[in-house]
Amino acid sequence: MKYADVIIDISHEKVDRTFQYIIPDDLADRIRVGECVNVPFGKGNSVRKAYVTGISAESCIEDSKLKYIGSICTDENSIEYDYIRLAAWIRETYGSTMIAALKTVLPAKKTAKAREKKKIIRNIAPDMIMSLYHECLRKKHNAKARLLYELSTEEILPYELVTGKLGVTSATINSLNKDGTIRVESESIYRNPVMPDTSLKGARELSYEQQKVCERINQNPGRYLIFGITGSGKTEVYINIIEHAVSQGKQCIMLVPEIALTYQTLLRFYKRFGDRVSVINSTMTPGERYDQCMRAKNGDIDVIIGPRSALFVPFKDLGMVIIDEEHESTYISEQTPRYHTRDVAEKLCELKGATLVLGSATPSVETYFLAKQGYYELHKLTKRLTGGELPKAYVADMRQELRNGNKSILSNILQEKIRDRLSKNEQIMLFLNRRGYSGFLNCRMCGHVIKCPHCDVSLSRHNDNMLRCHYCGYETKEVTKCPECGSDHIRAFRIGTQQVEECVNRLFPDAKVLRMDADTTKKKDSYEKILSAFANREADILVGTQMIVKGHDFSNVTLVGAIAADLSLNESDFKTGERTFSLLTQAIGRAGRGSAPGEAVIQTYRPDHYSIVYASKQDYEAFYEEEITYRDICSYPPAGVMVHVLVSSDDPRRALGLATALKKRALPGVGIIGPAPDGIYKLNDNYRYGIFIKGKDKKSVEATRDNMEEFLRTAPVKNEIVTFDVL
DNA sequence: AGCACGCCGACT
DNA sequence: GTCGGCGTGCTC
Repeated sequence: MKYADVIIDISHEKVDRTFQYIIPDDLADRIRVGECVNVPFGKGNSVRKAYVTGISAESCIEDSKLKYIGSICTDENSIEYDYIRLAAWIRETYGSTMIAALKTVLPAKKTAKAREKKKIIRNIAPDMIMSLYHECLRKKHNAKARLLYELSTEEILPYELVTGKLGVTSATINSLNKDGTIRVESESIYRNPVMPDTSLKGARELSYEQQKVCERINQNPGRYLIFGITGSGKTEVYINIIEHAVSQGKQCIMLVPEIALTYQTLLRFYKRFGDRVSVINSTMTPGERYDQCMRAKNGDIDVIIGPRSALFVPFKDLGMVIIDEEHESTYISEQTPRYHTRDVAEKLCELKGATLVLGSATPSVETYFLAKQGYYELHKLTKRLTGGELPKAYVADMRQELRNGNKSILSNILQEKIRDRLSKNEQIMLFLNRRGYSGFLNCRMCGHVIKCPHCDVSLSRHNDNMLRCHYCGYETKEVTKCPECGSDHIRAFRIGTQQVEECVNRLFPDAKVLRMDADTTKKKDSYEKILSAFANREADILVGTQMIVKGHDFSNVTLVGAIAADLSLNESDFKTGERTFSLLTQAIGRAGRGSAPGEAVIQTYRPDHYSIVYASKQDYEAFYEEEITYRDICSYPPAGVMVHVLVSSDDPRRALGLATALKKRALPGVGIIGPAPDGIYKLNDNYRYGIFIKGKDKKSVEATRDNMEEFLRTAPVKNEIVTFDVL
């Protein structure tokens, strides 16, 4: 092992890759991946900080061109140290490369200069600028001319605009700065992104249940799961335990799903922590986010609230990480490495000796499984703060509706209840958990869904009139008669929010209806506008997709309708039951948040499915028992370890070919399922094939995945993209 | 990011 | 012909 791959710790995309250095003999046994080293770099051999991302026995270019690593400068007390360890763990667990892992963990170095916001300021009269401009045109000093032209109308230009859009390099700016034509000024500002509200209100008193949880967590560092029903006041618990940690001189991170952070929740944090709390959100620029990291590093804040990336805000004495709505899928990264925030947070807490707190009304099966084994200490919040009961949920059997001659989207019971609420001036939410593209076949007489005989997931109908299983590749001709009851009322199920809206307008012409889905929220701020309009009672009925059931409280809503509860049941993977249960439970929980009691109607073709039965009873425990049995039988996680490998290519034959080649890289101890077309077979003109690596323990599955990644490094890949997903 | 080299205009 | 400054590209 003589050579080390190294990533230079400087801030430009052009050096955003690894460089190889020779490891001197005296450092040979100390150089490891993740180590921080000093290396001579560039023409002047200036010494720079770098991170070792890989070690190899062979060099990629001639030895004569390589330089030697200077020294090791790893500082175990530096804030970065733990985050480099974390990156190494991410690389090990989720695959990909050390560079990619480092980039997700370290705050965007690219914007390091954004700490000082540089500006270019015109230093001479505009007419002077114009004459200089013409002189430059004559001399063919194009870059200089472009800048001067802009300065003839604008006195101040942002530095990034000049170097970016105008394509003027620092060399040009320097010379103009030297001769006094322009000035370069910079100001450093770390602003607080949200203005704190100073109207302090008295703290709410904790319930007995809440108090017990807080006391336990405050006294014992560890791993916790707070399982609290909707409306049981998890936020008060979070505030209390954060307050305690902060009083001990520690800092805290609170993670929330992408869209769930409401302004009201935020206000409560500001009331407690003032300007010692800060927020990160997805609309912030990398520079603004970097500001928050600097504030954290400087010790200016104690609490940060944000989406999954906020986990990597570098605190010196991190005391606690809270993950609210732990089961949400937004906690899984969409870029490689496709890490799961819950697991990375756990590793970070282990490295930092911090407490991990997960909160949910419908914990993920994996988390609850671990909680039952005692890995997470389980605490339950079983009472609503308003003292009210959970909403009563009715199941409407849509097969029966059809037999009774009701062909509309809304069942009779839901129509009745809507009419009742409208007369009482109470509000209604109609929710459609639509997701995915390919339709499944469903019998409208008996509710039967055509499934794969091998995998117990629904088959998808493709345009060539074939039904396929996205797990094992099983295929069969489209059926025209229901194999269960013989009816020919069998067809692909498709329904959208627009149809629901039209139907409601037809049945209740006097009601005011708002619709919220991907279409109506395209414009900026429209999301907030629709929600606040509904909160101000400007409409009676809100129709929408899952985005309407997450996190927002409307005290006047007393009826929630789940239009087609089956929709999410028929996505083709093993987590559909869990997703459906959690979505329905959340939706039902939206009703009756104020003083008036709430009700919910679940419309379904499969009233006997356990997810729907237990969601309507809001019985998580019973659901979990049924679900874990199913996972156990099929060795799906958490009963086994599974990695999904997705191959995507513009040429379907190449995608399938590469997937087949990858399958052959399986090592002993794991099973491979597939290759089979993915649930979304064609996406953005790319064809997708998936295989699953299945095994008993993490080690063997990881070894196979590493072996596949190794193969990909030398494989003849053209436009194929391969992603690895730990399920 | 910083440095060197090549190119082009200006000046002797 | 040479000097000087801008623009481009490379850095193991």
